[in-house]
Amino acid sequence: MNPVEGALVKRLDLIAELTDEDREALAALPITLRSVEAGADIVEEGQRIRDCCLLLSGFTHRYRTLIEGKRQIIAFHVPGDIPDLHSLHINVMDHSFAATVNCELAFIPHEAIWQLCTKRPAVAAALWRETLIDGSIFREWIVGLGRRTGLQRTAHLLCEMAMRLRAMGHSDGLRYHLPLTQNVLADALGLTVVTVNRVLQELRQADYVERERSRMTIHNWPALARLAEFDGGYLHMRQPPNMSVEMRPEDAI
Amino acid sequence: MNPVEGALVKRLDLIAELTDEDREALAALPITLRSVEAGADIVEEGQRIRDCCLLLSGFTHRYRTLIEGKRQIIAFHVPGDIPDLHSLHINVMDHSFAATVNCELAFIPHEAIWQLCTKRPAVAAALWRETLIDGSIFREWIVGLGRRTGLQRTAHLLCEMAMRLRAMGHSDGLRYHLPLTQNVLADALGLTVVTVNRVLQELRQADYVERERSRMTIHNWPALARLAEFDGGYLHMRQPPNMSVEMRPEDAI
DNA sequence: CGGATTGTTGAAGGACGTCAAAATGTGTGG
DNA sequence: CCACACATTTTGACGTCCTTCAACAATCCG
Repeated sequence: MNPVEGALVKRLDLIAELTDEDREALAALPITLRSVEAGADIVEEGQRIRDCCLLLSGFTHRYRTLIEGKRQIIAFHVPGDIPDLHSLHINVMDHSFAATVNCELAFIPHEAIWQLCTKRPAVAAALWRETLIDGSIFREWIVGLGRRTGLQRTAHLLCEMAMRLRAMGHSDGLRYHLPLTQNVLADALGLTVVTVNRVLQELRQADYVERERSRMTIHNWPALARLAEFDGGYLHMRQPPNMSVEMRPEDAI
Repeated sequence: MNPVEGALVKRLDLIAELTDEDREALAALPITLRSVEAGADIVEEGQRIRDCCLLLSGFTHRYRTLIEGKRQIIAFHVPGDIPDLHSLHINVMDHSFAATVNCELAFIPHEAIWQLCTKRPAVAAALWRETLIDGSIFREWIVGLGRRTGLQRTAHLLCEMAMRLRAMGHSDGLRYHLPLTQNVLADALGLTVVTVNRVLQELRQADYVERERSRMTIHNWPALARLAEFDGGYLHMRQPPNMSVEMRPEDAI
């Protein structure tokens, strides 16, 4: 199995139970590779699309822009995610989708996925489940935007990204690469850059987290999770990583 | 076809293309009727469930409660909706689900739906699509909570409910039954009761809407939609109702 | 090295929250 | 049909979290 399909199988294994036949069928999907530059739109609002894409490397976000230029980021995606899987059944995009940093993507035609779903119901179920988990994350964001303070919201996002990245093996312990400017963070958290800046300083001064360039380190997971009232259950992983376990120094990247 | 399955078919017809065979198969689903009193929880967070339910009459909401008792409502559901369809593939609830007012519900075992999905792929697609639209509404709420003012958010919710109810035939024109206290509205809009009260007064004084008991009347749809920056596209209906058309007096209930 | 992006800081204002109480509506039992 | 309890709506005063505006420092990148 080449690394491209490997990522897809790994992702679905994380959330659903697949047989070897399912995995082989997934690996047989036709794909087209494409690189996208940081900041570029991959799909724009209103567009009708015929492929889903699998994020291989990099970081993407989905967003909507209101008049007056206000932007709200709706979701972040990490390698292994299929950011526009929903397009399989809702093919007119109601939001845009962009590369946060330079990305490698694998495009898969809807047609091929439909055929696969017919042949392998377990894969269909896994993909459906994947879109439902996407929705579950939306719900958690709604709760945060509606009822958490800026500080808690920020802490919550840092927890979520830590857990998602660690589950996919893109984090060793509590240290991970989060290539987001404060501007991008602000648009995801429903805050302004200024507030994000101050909130991050607060988290830093409490020694909950550290941030050097785009490298995030969580120094005090229990405190951060308590502050954010974070419970990873909404990510619905089959085997959630135990985030309370400190990484050993020799595992550090 | 009895009225119960009628509601289900009507709902799915709204968003997907079904054949007569699909409709018959839907009508053959085994159901259990149940009434739930206003305010009662139907499903609680953490629970594992084996049935989906179709809302026949009434109004329900889904919510999460944070420590300190802060509550955030995540979604409202109107007759014809299947509020917990996601449980089909994510059977541990990450939020609670309650009856806003007295409700009539039809429960359908997951097992029966799975079987139907295997036999009739079009139904599976329609149901999947239904869960994706649910997610689309979440995204719109995220945008609102993150980037719209309290006033805009409230206006947006009133537009959304108007369109959803009208599509299901539960509204004549721009007048509909919205049995939500200001407290409930506040928890959905991420505001406090006090603010909701003032915002509603503002909308009333501008003569955008009127509210008598739980009967909402939108007097100035264009203005309300403009204020909210409402575009119903995210509801992904096959034939969106034209809300700009005024109802004729003789159609009024 | 120099322009552009990103991060940081301060001061002032506004949207919304909190607290508390009054007014109004609603359901129930006598 | 009235009286009473209770839920809901409304109002006012005041506090605070976050925004806005504006400037400057640090960092990135060719």
